[in-house]
Amino acid sequence: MATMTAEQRRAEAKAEFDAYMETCPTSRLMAVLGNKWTTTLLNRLADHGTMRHAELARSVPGISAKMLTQSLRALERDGLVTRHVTAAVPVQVDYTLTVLGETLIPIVATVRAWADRHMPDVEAARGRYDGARAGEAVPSPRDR
Amino acid sequence: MATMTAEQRRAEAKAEFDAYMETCPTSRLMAVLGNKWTTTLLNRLADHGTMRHAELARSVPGISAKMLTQSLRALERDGLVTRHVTAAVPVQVDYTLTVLGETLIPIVATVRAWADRHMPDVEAARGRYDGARAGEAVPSPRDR
DNA sequence: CTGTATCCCATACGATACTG
DNA sequence: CAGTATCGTATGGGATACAG
Repeated sequence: MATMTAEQRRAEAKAEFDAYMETCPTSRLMAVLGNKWTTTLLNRLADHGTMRHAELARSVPGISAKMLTQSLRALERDGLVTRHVTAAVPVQVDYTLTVLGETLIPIVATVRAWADRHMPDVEAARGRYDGARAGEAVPSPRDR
Repeated sequence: MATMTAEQRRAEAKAEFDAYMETCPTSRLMAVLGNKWTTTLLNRLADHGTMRHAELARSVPGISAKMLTQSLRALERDGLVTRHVTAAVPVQVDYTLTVLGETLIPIVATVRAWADRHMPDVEAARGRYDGARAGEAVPSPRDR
């Protein structure tokens, strides 16, 4: 059908892209860690060990119930956390890092260390870039 | 006005979120690295040193001209790469990592090392999870 | 060669409301 | 308590065409 053309085009493009991305584990990992709450959740679990749903919710300000569940599901699917249900009057669900998940913690810690040290520089660069583009003087104190 | 309510709600929510995210450099960094082409471009520049626009385009299969420019602009804004224009008959634009950008390379390398070693495990976990949910028996490590 | 402008789709994220 | 369902918006990302 003629209506297939556009969709087909997109399918091809996606296939082409995936063919490349398939060979790039780094990108695939970043797609996981790049999600808004992933690193935060991993860090909380690393710090507190096993945690309940509500406990995590309290521990991570701003996260919605939906995103909490969704993010944890994704991590479970990726084999990074386990989900344990305890049948009780109020159901109790515990989340824990898997051994695989634990191996990821030092990596996140490394990233965190760089972020703590250098993100201010990045923010400053953004300010300079945006300020300069906004027509404001402030050309460039120190770049490169 | 009544029409402000929804928009105002969202503004508050965003403010609340930003207030938290502002305190979390790691999340902000991940938002950068999580973009589809960021790590790939950083790696290419780290490997080849200064590169031209077209050179990068050839070096990164599947990237569109738009995303190449857009990604590089973002990196420039963040102070991670410099953009140097050489006025000539066909304009020539070179991109290079800044010193700040170079400090990020070891971090990316660390991430890459984990990804190379453990992403297959993640993929396997996904296969198991999806296979089990699909109603197919095959709860075992070998499906297909 | 390098970059911009449009258009459009897919998805991430959030608010709200509702089940076991 | 934990989770699902539905809805809505914002943004990332790609195709195409055009311009300096």
